[in-house]
Amino acid sequence: MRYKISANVIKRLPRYLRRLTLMERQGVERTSSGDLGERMGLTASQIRQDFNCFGGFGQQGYGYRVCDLKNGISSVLGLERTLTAVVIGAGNLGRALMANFNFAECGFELIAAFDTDPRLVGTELHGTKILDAAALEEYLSSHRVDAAVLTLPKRHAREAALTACRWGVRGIWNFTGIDIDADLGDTVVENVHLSDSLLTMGYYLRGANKEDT
Amino acid sequence: MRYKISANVIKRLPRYLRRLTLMERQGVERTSSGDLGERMGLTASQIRQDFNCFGGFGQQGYGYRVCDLKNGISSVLGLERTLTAVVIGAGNLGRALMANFNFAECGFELIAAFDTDPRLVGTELHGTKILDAAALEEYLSSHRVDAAVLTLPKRHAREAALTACRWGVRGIWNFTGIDIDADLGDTVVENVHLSDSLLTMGYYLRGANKEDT
DNA sequence: TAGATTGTTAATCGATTAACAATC
DNA sequence: TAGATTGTTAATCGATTAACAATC
Repeated sequence: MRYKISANVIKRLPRYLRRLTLMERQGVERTSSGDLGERMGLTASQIRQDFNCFGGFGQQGYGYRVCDLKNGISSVLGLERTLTAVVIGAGNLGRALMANFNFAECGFELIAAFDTDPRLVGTELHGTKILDAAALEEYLSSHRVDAAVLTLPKRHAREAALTACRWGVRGIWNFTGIDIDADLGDTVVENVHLSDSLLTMGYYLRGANKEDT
Repeated sequence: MRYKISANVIKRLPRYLRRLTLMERQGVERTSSGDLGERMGLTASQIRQDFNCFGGFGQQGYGYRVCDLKNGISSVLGLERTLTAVVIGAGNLGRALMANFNFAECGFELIAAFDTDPRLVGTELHGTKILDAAALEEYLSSHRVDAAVLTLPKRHAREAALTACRWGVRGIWNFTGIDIDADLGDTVVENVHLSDSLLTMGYYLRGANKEDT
């Protein structure tokens, strides 16, 4: 992290990783900025610029070994170090993430989930225990938790974020739909606003239809 | 849609809408680019530039009426016209969306869901019937469906997208984690890559920790 | 009217693209 | 060596910010 890398570049890294994983699975061993650019709809220039933020993963005259490039990007994203996460709110969405989302692939280990519903407390889903939300603070005080996944009702979101933050949680993956812009210090908040995504799609959809008429 | 509005601007619109809805609820009737900028962490200039892509919603010397501004942005996003959507894949994630996500607020009506699981077929969730996936094409041929929500397993994603597209669905809200870059013509694809979001957060998290040591 | 704040034009900044020398 | 393709510097393009005249 010599210079500050622009957020645009960072946001492209997961996409590179995804594409390279796919290529590796397809048996592609070697690529070039031109080839990769064509596959991903980016210019060769941009790809080389992006990679060179991290020192470059290629070889002049040859290109990039898919495997090395993938490892390089994984390493930039820090995937060799696993962080811990807990789910706060084991409703439909929380359980959907517990059951379907591959935390490990993103460098996280899901170590617990919390909910207030007595029917859920004590059960286990996909290897993760659901604990009583009342025991959250005690849990946070006795375990190192790097990130909290907020999948609880909106109205409790702020409070949960502050609590987590107070007990040393440094990352908040926020699915509640509200913007958490409280004074969380240097805690990293990643807001997942599904409605933004659908609204944006709607804009283009309606625009496209308009042109038809 | 005189000139092409940049995607950056469009992506900010839902956030404006969200904030204005909040302000309205808090009883704020009037705002200015300066005030709104402070609340949202944007410059007053950018806010005025953004709004003026659509002709401006304000009044010199006064500012903006929260209600008018909100309506203006709603209208730009086309929220007065409701589009129809179906969920394809009623697993955890599909059901989480059916139960918790406010489609109406985004200008969509969820008119059906599809799944292959016989235990689910015929049931109803939050007012939406879950139908047999085998009947999907027939349904699409006899109903106007504007958008398909893909919440089925990765391996069926491409096929489902192509089917939907073939029957006139113009928008794909894709939760499957693969990139749908097939030849879908002018169909709008909105990929929701949750892993991108978590990977990005992980990058900053690990970076932040590094600085500590 | 005077003050405020927009709408809009001009200046700056950053990100993307193009070009090319280095080198495998 | 000759060909290819990177790493990197320079040029271009677009987005953000600043400035200011218009006007409520």
